[in-house]
Parts: sequence; structure tokens; C-alpha cells
Amino acid sequence: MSLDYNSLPPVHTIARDDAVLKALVGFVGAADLQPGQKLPTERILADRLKVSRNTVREALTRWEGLGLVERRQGSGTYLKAAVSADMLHMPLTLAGGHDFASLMQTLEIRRALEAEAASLCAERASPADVAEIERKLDVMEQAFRTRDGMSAEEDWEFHQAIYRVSGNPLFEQIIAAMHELFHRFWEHPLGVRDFGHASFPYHRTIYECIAARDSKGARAEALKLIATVEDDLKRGAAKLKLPGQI
Amino acid sequence: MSLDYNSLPPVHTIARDDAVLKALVGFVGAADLQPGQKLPTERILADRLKVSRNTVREALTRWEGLGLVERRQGSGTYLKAAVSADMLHMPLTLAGGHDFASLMQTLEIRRALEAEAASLCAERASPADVAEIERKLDVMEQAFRTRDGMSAEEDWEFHQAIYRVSGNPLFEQIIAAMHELFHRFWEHPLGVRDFGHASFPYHRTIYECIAARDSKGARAEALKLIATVEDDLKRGAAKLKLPGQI
DNA sequence: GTGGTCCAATGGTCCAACCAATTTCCGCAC
DNA sequence: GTGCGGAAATTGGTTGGACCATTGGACCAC
Repeated sequence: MSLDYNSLPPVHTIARDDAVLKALVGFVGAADLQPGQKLPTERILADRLKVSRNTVREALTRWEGLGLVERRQGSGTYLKAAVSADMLHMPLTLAGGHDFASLMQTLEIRRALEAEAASLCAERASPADVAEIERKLDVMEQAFRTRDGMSAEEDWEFHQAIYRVSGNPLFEQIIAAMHELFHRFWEHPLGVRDFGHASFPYHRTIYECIAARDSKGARAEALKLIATVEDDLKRGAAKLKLPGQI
Repeated sequence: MSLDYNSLPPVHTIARDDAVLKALVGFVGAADLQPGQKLPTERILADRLKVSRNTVREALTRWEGLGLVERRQGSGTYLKAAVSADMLHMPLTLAGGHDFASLMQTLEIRRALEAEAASLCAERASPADVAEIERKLDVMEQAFRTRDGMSAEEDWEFHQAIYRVSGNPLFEQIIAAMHELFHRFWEHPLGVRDFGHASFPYHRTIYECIAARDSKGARAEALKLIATVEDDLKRGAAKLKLPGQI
């Protein structure tokens, strides 16, 4: 039997641009920078941090890739989201996203998350939370009726409220990321104007379960809602003769 | 009537490093590069693509941030995941990640996804798939017994097999991203060596449900597994007097 | 074999420019 | 004073060249 080498972890070596990012985190914390505000120039950062401008750019490129920062040539680099020292990044790259199958795959993920979020929301919602969700629901139903089903924006706000009340920001982040991809497909007009009509009534049933603290019921209604969306999608795809490229 | 100018300038003057990435996608496809293989050196890329090496580096930095490649100084740049032309990127950043609460949040997501994946896996597994999962299970159980519970690697392989058989690559991608973060905490030795012991028996029960095409059973067993992990976590956190920083 | 030395390859960093988009500002016409 | 137009400054984007640090293989002495 040979020795167990597992107790020899890789030695920790320092990375230059990591240090730059750490320093930058300290700066935005000290300066109390809010999203939208401008960061120091690359040249200033390079000078103050005693590193080359190239290194600064490598670090900022990574932040840009994470969506934390936006660079505008000729203008400056702007903070896009709050940053803090202890932050976890999980970059997801989805292969092959322009066909019907990928769309169904994102829906499978959403089904799992939406049900869990609704369930947790029903468990954890305070009276104020319930009132907030009801407000979003009313706005959505109003928009649905007056604009004949075109209530995507208000619909989304309603769901976001549920994710928030679930107490786990990951729900909103993950589903929001997929929602963004979702829109890229359907914003191209392709004859599915009344997409989502069938799911309308389930928004209220979900709300009622949440208001009644009915965790299992909320989960069940959320599953029904996603099921109608899946059906709509399948029907639309069938009508379009299943185009490979939407 | 004016001429149709659409046929000319899509020139290079826009988004240089994006063009570099696009060219790299083409190269990887043409050379049929598999994950683990080496990409051309930065100098060669810069020369062939007629751009500066710095521009190549900016592009590669972005790919590195997305987890698509890994750079090793003195050695080269290696492909870490399959790349294709139509890839969608969704960066997730979780604020305040080094504490107990964030850990529980990732577990809530994993609970939802793990249950769904197990359920889908039971529905869709072919006999070959079942055999493959059983093989991973055997390896894991063997490692567990001979190494007294230190079977994290084999455990992970078992779960990955389930995600794969689910037919939806998103499961593996999302959970793998969280798994990576997970490890960052536990690689620092902190006295929870037998973490995960309690979840051991549920791996076999999950497998049995999958083999029996018992979708609901697989979901239930997966939920039990995650529940034991959550319990372990809570117990460990309580024993350590809830340290803010793990 | 084992360990050591050397050396070429490769990613990491630095510098000093210049280019391109944007913003700022100043002077001129009204 | 107001509005506008264009120079000038600012700022991110790109370039080419240089050097450093690490890696990994070749070669050698023992």
C-alpha cells in the first residue's frame, strides 16, 4: 500500500490581477460606490495600484464578463451591480440555445425552481409580503384585461416578487438569467402573440395559496402554470412545423 | 433609388476581441478539439489572426472567466469545456457567499434541481444508462468502504451520471457550478471530515428507483438525500458556534 | 533510476505609444 | 445671454515589443 498524498494540497501562489480586483473591491467599499457610478480611470488605477494598465484591463475584463461592470469607450467604466468582498461567481454557458429543445430544457429548470420558490414563499411570506404580491397580481390582471393579454412585463414582476419573498436571491438570479435568454427568442415576432394566455388564471391561484400559507398548494399551482406554458410552447412549435432555428 | 449597402462593410473595426473569439470557435470546431486538449499559443494566435497578443489575451481572459479554458503559465492554454457558435452566457454572482446562510441557499437550489433531475432520469433512462449509473454507484460504495467515507470524488461522479441521463445538460451545468463553490469551503480543513456520511445509503435507494423507472420514488429519495446534507450542515454549524466566516 | 542543470516554450507583466469614441469646453454667430 | 459647432481633453481599445516566471523536456553525472 502506498502513502496517502492527499494531505499535500497545492501551494497557494498569488495572482496579480486577483490582487487588483481585491483592491478594487476595497475601493468601491470605501468610496461607497453605487451601481451606475463611475470607477476610476484605467490609467489612474494602474498608477495608484503600481501595476501596468494591461493588468488593470485584464482584471476589469473579468469583471465585465461577470456583468459587474460596464465599459464605455471615451466615457469610462461604470459599476453595474453591487460588489462586496465575499462574492461567489458562477458563470454558466449554455450550449446551443437557438432551438426548440433548448427552450424546453430551460423550462424544465424553471419548473423545478418555480415550484420550490412558490413553496418557500408560502412558508416564509410575512403579511407585508403577501400584500406586496397581491399588489403585483392586481397590476398584472389589470394590464392583462386592458391590453388583451399583453402583460408580459407585469407578469414578470409578479413572479419576481415571489422569488424575492422566498428569501433566497438565487431563485431570482437564475430564473432572471434564463428569462433574459427567453426573450431573445420571442421578441422576434413569430406569430405567438397570445403566448401565455392559458397560464393567466394560475397566477391568482398561486397567490391564494401563498396568502393561505399553503406551501404544497403553491407548489402544485406553480407546476400547473409551467405545464400550461410548456403546452403553449409545444403547440406553437407544432404549428410552425418545428423549425430548427427560431 | 439608392444602392443596397448591406453587402459591404461588416468590417473588422468593431469588437476586435469578439472577432477573435469567433475565430477561435471556428478553429476549435475545425480541429475538433476536445476538452483537455491544448489551444494554439497566444503568440501563434496573435500572428495568425493579425491582431496584437494583448487582444488575444483579452479574449482568452473572457473565456477563462466563463470557465471555457484554463491557462497554465509555462505550459499552455487548455480547453476545459466544449464550445460551439451559439452559446449563451449567464453570469451569476451571489453576494455574501462565505457564510452559512449562503451555503443553505445553494442547497435550496440544489434540492429543487436534484429532485427534478432524479425524476426525469427515472423516466428517461435506457437500460445502458441504468447500467452506467449502477457502475458509478458500485465504484462509489467501494471507495466509501475502503477509504472510510472519503468518497467525495466518486460521489460526485454518481450524481453527474444522473444529471446526464436526465437528458438536460442544464442540470449538470448549474449544479456543477455550485459544486465548485461548495468545494472552496470544504477544501479548507475544518474538522468536518465525515461530512456526507449520513447521505450514503440514499445513493443506492435513488438508483433502485431509477432502475425501477419509479419517477416519484426517485424524487422522494433525492429529497431525503439533500435533507441529510442540510442536517449535517446545520449540525456542523451549530458545533462550530456558527462562525460568520468558514 | 535519481537528482541536477540547462534550455526552449509559454503564459504573465510591463511600457510607451497610437487609435477611436465620448465628453468637455471655448469661442463665435445670433 | 443663448445656441451651436468644432477643437481639445478624456477615456477605453489596440498595438508592438520587451522582459520575467514557470513549466517541461533533454541531457548528464552519479
